[in-house]
This record gives sequence, C-alpha cells and structure tokens, in this order.
Amino acid sequence: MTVRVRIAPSPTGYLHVGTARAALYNWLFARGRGGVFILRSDDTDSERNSLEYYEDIISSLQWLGLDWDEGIEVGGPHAPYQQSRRFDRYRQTAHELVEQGMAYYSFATPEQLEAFRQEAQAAGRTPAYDGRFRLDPDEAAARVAAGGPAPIRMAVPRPGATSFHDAVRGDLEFDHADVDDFVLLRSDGSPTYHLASTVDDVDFEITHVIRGEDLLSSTPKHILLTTAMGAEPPSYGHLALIVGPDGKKLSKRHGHTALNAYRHAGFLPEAMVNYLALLGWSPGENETLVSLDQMVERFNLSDVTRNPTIFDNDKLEWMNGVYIRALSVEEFVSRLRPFVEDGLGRRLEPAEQIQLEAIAPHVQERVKRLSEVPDQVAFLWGDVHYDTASWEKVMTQEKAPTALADATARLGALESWTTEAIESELRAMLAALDLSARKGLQPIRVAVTGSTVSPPLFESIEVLGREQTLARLATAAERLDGQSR
RNA sequence: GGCCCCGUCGUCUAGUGGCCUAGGACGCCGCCCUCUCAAGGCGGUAACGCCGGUUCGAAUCCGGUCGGGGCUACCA
Repeated sequence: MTVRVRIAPSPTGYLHVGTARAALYNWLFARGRGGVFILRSDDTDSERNSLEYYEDIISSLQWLGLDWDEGIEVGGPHAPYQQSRRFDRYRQTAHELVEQGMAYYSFATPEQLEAFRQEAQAAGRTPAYDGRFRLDPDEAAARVAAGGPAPIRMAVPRPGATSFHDAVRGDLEFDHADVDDFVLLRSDGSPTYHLASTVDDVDFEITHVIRGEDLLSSTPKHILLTTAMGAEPPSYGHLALIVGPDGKKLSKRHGHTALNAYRHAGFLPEAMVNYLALLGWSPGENETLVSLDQMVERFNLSDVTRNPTIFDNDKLEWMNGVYIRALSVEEFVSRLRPFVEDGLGRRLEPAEQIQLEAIAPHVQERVKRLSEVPDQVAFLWGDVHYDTASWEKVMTQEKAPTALADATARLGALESWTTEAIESELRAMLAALDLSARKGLQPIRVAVTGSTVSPPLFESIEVLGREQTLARLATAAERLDGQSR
C-alpha cells in the first residue's frame, strides 16, 4: 500500500515552526518510502482565514524545499484540497451518520451541558458529555422538522474503549467514559475540525497521520469517526510539542513562531531544516549536520523522541553559521544580495557588486545570519559613520594622530593598490612608530570603517579603494584635529 | 478537578541490563592562533528528579512519588 501523508495547516496565521517541523517529518516519511505528501488547507474558519496566511504557508514550505505531490496549488485526484470547498461533503457525512444512528441531533441546552460538566468535575469525574439529554430519534426528528436548529453530535459507544498503536508513543488506550459526544456539525451547518479533518483523511486515503501531541487526546474521536464511516483508521504518530524556554507550548510571547521570521532574519533553509529535524529526532551516530538526503535515508518515526523540546536559538544560529561558511562565495553573494540591497534601500551598482564580491569571503566567516551582512559592509558605501564608543576608545590614544598622518602619507604614495602592498606599508608604519599591530592599526580601522570592529583591515582598504580611503583618513585627521583644539 | 503524555548536562540528544568512572552537539569558561571581530584548534564545566523493588549487576525493567506539559468548546 502506498504511503499517503498530509500536513494540514489552517490559514489563520503564518506557518508556525511547529507545523513546519511536522511538515518536515511527514515529508521525510513519505520521501523515504516512495509515498505521497499532501498539502491540505484546513480553512473551515472563514472568519479568521486570510489569503496572506494561505500564501505564507505555501511560500514557507517551498522555501524549506518541501514539495508536495497533491494538494492546494498542485491539485490531484481528490481535489479540491481546501476544506472550505467541501462543506457539502461534511454535511452529507454527518447526516448519514445520523441516519445510521451513530450520531444524533442534540437538543441539550448550553445550561444543561454546563451544569453537567460542573457536576462531573465536582464529583471527580471527567467532564465528558455522555449524551444523557439525548432525545429519542422520533422526537428529535420532529424538532428538526419543526426547524429547530441543532448541532449533530457523535454517539460515542459507552461502555467501551478505543486503543491504538502510536508510532512514536506505543500502545495507548482511552476509555470512552473520557471521550464526550463531540459535535460533528454545528447548528449553523458548519463542520467542526474533528469532522472535516477525519472525513478528509478518509477521502484522501491518508495512511499515516503524523501530527502534534496536542491532538493525541482527540485521536479516539477520529478513530471512532473513521470506523463509523466504514473506513480503516490510519496509523497515528504524535510528535512532542515545541515549547518555549518556560516549557509551555511555543507561542508569540516566546519570540518568533512564524517560520518566515527566520527567513527574514537571514537563516538559510538548509540550516533551518537541519535544525528542525534535530528538534525531536536524532539520526544517531552522534551526528549533528545532516543533509535532507541523509535525513530521508535515515528518518524513522520510532526514532522520534517523546519529550517536549525547547527551541534553542543559539544552536540554530551556530548551525546557520556553519551552513553559511559551507556556501561557495558565489552562492553566498547571491543569497545575501537581497539583504544588502534591503539595507541600502536601493539596487547595487555594478561597481558595488564587484566590491561586495571582493569583501564577501571575509564577512562570510564572520556572520551567523545573512541579515548581519549589511552592517558589516555598510562602510563601503556612503559616508562613514563614526561609532562614538570606537572613536573615544581609539582616537584618544597618544599616537593616533601620528599613525593617521603616517598611514596617509604611505598609502598616498602607494603604487599598486593591493592587499599585500597595503599591508606592507602599514606594517612599515607600525615599525616606524614602534607600535604593535594590535594598537597601531585600530586608529586606521576606525578612520576607514568607522568602527573598531570590521572585516580584515588590509582587505577592507583594498576593496574600499584608494580615493575613498585617503578621503576618510583625511576626514578623520581633521576631526581629530578639531577635537584637540 | 478528570483523562492522557513526558522526565539523562542550562539546551538538543546518544543510551534499550554489564562496553557508562554516562558519549556527542550548542552554550558557557580557559588557552592557542590573530590587525579588530569572528572563524578555527585544544582543554574544561555540567545530567540519569526522588524513593522503593527485581537482578550477581540498572540511566536502562517494575511500583510509587514528585515535577512538567497537553486535552478537557457548537476553536483548530
């Protein structure tokens, strides 16, 4: 039997990192067994859906490199893959279940239900509605015919229990006393999540449902429903939740939960995928850096961990740095150009593009995120901005003026503007003034780049160019002079 | 409250009765390298929640306990 798995986000928010990880695991599972990966849109909530979120889900998945074989955008044999377009099918199913006596119109009032729950809780029982206010079929039918709106509830067989084997957690059993007669169809005729999701899983012939642990206790409902529909339940595998530093389900207050935030922050999709994969799964053999291909080869649901995992930004950043450094310089440049142009607020001129390519190898090993690059290369274009702390720290040194003057003279007279020549001139300056490289070069760095922290000085000077370098040395000298008077 | 899941360094994890004086990675600390910052190299810090039991032997099996989390809607 062909493996068919799905990921079913709701377009009521940007793609969440937890959903992204679930998508990745489903994708790995499918790809590793010649299966089919499906992208479905669980858009039953017309109030909160938005096109922006819908598009974000698609672009985020594409960015990660997770392609789907069937689903929204690409279509497939079971199209449409949007729940909002399948309401008739859900209603039909609910009505069929009523006819078969497996579900019923519920006329229990909210007050009755509330009182029941209170009482159950007070008595130390699970507040699961057991259908005690259910009308007999004839009376219910009469009230429906009279136009009384009512939700359709599942008639959960009691006593009874549902047991299943969870691919990551093992054998589980739920007593039906703890499963309530859940609503299938609301009184306004709209389907609940349980109904829509289960009907789709059956119709789309899903074989394995790999999803978050938050749905673990709803699984008996889904199995009951599937069976009631006369279908064979899929296998289930529940992933532990991704939590914040406080151990609670990852949410906005912990920081970024939207995958696109990481994209914009300059994380590479390769790094993101690698990190996400390791958040709850280990390839074994003490390995940390794993490519998508290797993951496909090794991924196994039984190797997925059961403990909740805390999202560790530090490790993600470290990993991203590793991936950035592994890029070829050309690749690095092409990926970071958008970030640089964004920072600049304009397109790069051809000459600037050449400068960027020249400085790239030196910033490549100094950043953990692409978004850090603009700041590091900003000194190349536009006016120098002197960082106050840097200036204070370095330019107040006794020999700073002399070093600037000497460097200006030497570089001004330089014939070939190469890193090597620049370095030897500046080292000659150090020797002449009896300064250590550590101390003597800092004034030059601040004069040229504006900060005590920059890419390597000699390379930076070469890339900046003779004209600009000399102009900046002059500006710094003037400014220093002005301050000393 | 009820039901369910989970419990190895700060974090992600390896570990499936002896190979564990518990391994790797991030972080942190120190040293080296060095024109700044990084990167890199070397070294260090640090964990089996607790109590019983089974066993010649337990991180690994069992029970309890404590702790954390999820669900508990005509949300998804």
